[in-house]
Amino acid sequence: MRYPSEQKAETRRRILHVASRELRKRGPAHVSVGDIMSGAGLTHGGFYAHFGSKDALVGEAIAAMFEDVRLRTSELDAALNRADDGVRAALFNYWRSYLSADHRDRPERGCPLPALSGEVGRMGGAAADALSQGLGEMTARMMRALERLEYSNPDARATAVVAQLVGAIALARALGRTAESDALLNNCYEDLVGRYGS
Amino acid sequence: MRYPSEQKAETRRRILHVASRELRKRGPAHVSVGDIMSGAGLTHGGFYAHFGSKDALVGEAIAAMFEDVRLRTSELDAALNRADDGVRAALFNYWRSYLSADHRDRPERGCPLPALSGEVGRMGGAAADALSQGLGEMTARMMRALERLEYSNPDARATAVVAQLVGAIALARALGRTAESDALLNNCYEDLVGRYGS
DNA sequence: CCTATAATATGATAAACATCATACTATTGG
DNA sequence: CCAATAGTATGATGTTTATCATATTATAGG
Repeated sequence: MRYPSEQKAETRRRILHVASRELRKRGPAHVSVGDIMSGAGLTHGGFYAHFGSKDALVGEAIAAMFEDVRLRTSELDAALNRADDGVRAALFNYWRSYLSADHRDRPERGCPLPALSGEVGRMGGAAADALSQGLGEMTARMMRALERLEYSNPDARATAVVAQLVGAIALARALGRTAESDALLNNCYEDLVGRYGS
Repeated sequence: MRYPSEQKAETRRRILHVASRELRKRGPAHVSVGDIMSGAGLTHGGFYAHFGSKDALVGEAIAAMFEDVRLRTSELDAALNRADDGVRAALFNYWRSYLSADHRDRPERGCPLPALSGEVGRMGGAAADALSQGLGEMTARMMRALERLEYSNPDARATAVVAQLVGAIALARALGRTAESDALLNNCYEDLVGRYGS
């Protein structure tokens, strides 16, 4: 127990933080271990003192991404835990920020699902497990909101809403920063509001 | 004009065909030029007699994928060009097949959008152009169907439906061949039918 | 048949990569 | 202040990759 200075744990967190951003932004296949380590101010070799493999890192990083993003669902979570009727407004706010140009343009800060579901579907392993869990939690949150609003079939509805949100951001990113892309996001938001407006 | 035997053009088509399947199945980053060429029964070197670069191939291959997939929208297209009221049934059939486990499990034969929008969003270039065009056509087809069914805001509705379809397959692939994945697809189909049932 | 050339193959090059073995450095308990 | 060791760096290895230069093969016109 020579180094109780917490140094390794902090370095490990730093690597995970860099990885969680870089993986969302550029995709697992285009981010090298060396990229991540130098992003954390280190050199490549020390990596294997912290993680068993690149794939293991990706799995842990995905879990970290959902943690990171959870901060931005706090308004909705708070509304779900209150008895008043602020749920609809909180839900709309969440949808609006999810379907924003900012979310489209900053994948490194955004939801892992549109950024990574394609690649992770092919990778399997820990990455797929982490993504599945995050998807389950997001769907459950959406379902609770729809239950609170007393809609029928909240499960099917929640699943469909999540699919629409994720698909919209994935497609908007493929279109780039264009007018069509802005319109796609607005259309998807309007459609949701049309379906779930008061 | 020594080789008028159409041989080069046929080889080129063969390369494109292999590429269109392999790229959807494994993703552009995990398919090498050598893989594609040997899949076409050739060796790697001759590739550059047919395409200027791997990226150029990806762009052309995406266009080929949409061609490939168009065959499976023929029922809907036919209904749109008839005056009778078979549009809703054709639309539902299309949705059902899009949201099928078979589509999830065979990306190499399926829609390019869930398979490639993640990667292509990062690549830009010809690939992004091809994907954007295909997305526009798919959305337009959906919009015509919704117009025929006399829904308001067919543009926003069509965009939202496409996002939901694409997101559902992308997420279902991330979940793999599991019960949750099957449920996700069914939920998304039920939701659509609930919204657009007669 | 033979030769010019189109189509494909072979081989080379240089870069990028994950991973591992080993070396160095900084810290802390004695 | 010193030695044991935790944390990090350096350097190497073997593989894979896109791309290019050159060689080989096959065909068609004379």
